[in-house]
Amino acid sequence: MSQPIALSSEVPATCRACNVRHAGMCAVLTAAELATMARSARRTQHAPGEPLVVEDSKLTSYANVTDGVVKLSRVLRNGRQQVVGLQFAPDLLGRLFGRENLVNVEAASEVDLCRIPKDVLEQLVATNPVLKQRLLDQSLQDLDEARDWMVTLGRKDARQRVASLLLLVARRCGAPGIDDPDRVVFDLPLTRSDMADFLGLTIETVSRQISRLRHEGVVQVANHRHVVIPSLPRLETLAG
Amino acid sequence: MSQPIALSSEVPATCRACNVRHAGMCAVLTAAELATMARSARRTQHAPGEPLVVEDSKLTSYANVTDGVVKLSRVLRNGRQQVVGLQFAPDLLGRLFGRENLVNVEAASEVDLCRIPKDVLEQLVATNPVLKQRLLDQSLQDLDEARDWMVTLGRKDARQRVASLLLLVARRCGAPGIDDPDRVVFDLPLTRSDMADFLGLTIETVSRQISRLRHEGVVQVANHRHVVIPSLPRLETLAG
DNA sequence: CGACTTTTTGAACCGTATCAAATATCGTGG
DNA sequence: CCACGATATTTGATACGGTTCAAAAAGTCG
Repeated sequence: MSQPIALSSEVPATCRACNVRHAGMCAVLTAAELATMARSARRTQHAPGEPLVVEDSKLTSYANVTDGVVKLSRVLRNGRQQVVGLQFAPDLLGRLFGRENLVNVEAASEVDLCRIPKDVLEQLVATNPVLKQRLLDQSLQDLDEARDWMVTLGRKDARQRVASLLLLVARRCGAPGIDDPDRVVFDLPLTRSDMADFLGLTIETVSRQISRLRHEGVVQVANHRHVVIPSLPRLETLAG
Repeated sequence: MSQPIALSSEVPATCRACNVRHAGMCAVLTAAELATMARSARRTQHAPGEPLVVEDSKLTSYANVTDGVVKLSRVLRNGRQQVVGLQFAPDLLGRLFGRENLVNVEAASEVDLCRIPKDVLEQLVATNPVLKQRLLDQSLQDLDEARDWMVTLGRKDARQRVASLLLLVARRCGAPGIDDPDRVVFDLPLTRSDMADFLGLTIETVSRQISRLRHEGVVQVANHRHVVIPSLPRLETLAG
């Protein structure tokens, strides 16, 4: 589950800690800082549903999501769950400052992380303002996304919500067609249950709306997971 | 609407720029920085409904909310509105970094601001890491609040939503009873329409739920605005 | 192939939206 | 201070979208 990282001589844009080309923290570190980071960073893999926060609800390490999708959620006393955020690669995961983590963090799909212990990162942040800026940017992006989703939850009907989610995933995970950039293909990293919990709907309603979009030719679905969007603009229109 | 600020010799915890005791930016500034800030800060007052962002959707100044409530909202293409955030005194308003402002900002109630031009603030932030931290903290708080509200919008029914909003306002604006700290009194800084737009409901549903809570003795309401919560814990239970 | 899980589909019910009208409140001027 | 009109809020009747409960179909894994 966790392995030390060997320092390697990759091209600068590739994270030396996790050997993956990503737009996370590593891009803004000096060579010396990268070396420090590589010494303490750990690359971990996680299966769908696996909780990513150990030490009872206290995130002791910060992480780059290098592959897959991470699900942030809260549960109500009555047991109902609401997904409050999705982090796609190459998002940053965790929070250095402020109150403790109030959300459940778990892998939605197969997930690869490049973790760095909190204290090491705090050290780096203290001396590297650009890195701190990068963390601030991530929290601002998270805030924008949360507010976008408030609009979806508050003012869109079931059809628009499902379209909005497909659009979100298409933009983050989708591969545009070579000849037709409006055509996008991807595998859903979420179960119907996850989708419902993100959309504030039931799985039945999610399923019905996907069926409806399928009958209308807005999406094609194989094996419940493999999705083709023939026309992204059409989906955008439907998303409200 | 805007007046220069005279430098005064207040106690340290009182903002020299706006002469108001608040937990905004001023608490973390040095004497020299406070002087700089006082030179360029402006205190402004605004009537309910007044837009607070000039220069077409570009917030050119950062501000402390020193009194009142500011409403952040987005509008859908179909004209429906969703309130995505409320800023109460002494919250900070605006964003220095990241993409441009994507939200409408307007006074919900009578609002007093202590504004500081963006470039002056950027100057201060560059030399004062504690101030930058304060800004980061605010955005993390905003993120937490947005995610709280996603749970409300996604998984609570109308009654719980209205109770949640009353609770939110009670906590930020309420005066607890001297002999009974569970008893809270406040004036609603929002119209029914604002409430509906924040809760993802219609004004009719909001009104009905408030009536219901009133009949049940959970709240007392006078003049549609003046609210008494006899038992905050009871309201907390109802909020889900 | 067969057991299990996930997803889809169906029918009835319920909560909220919608449309409509009555009532309360506020601001303004007599 | 009261009367008046404008606006905000409350209340009522009906319709619709999404939930709930139930069962069938599709997909997954041993």
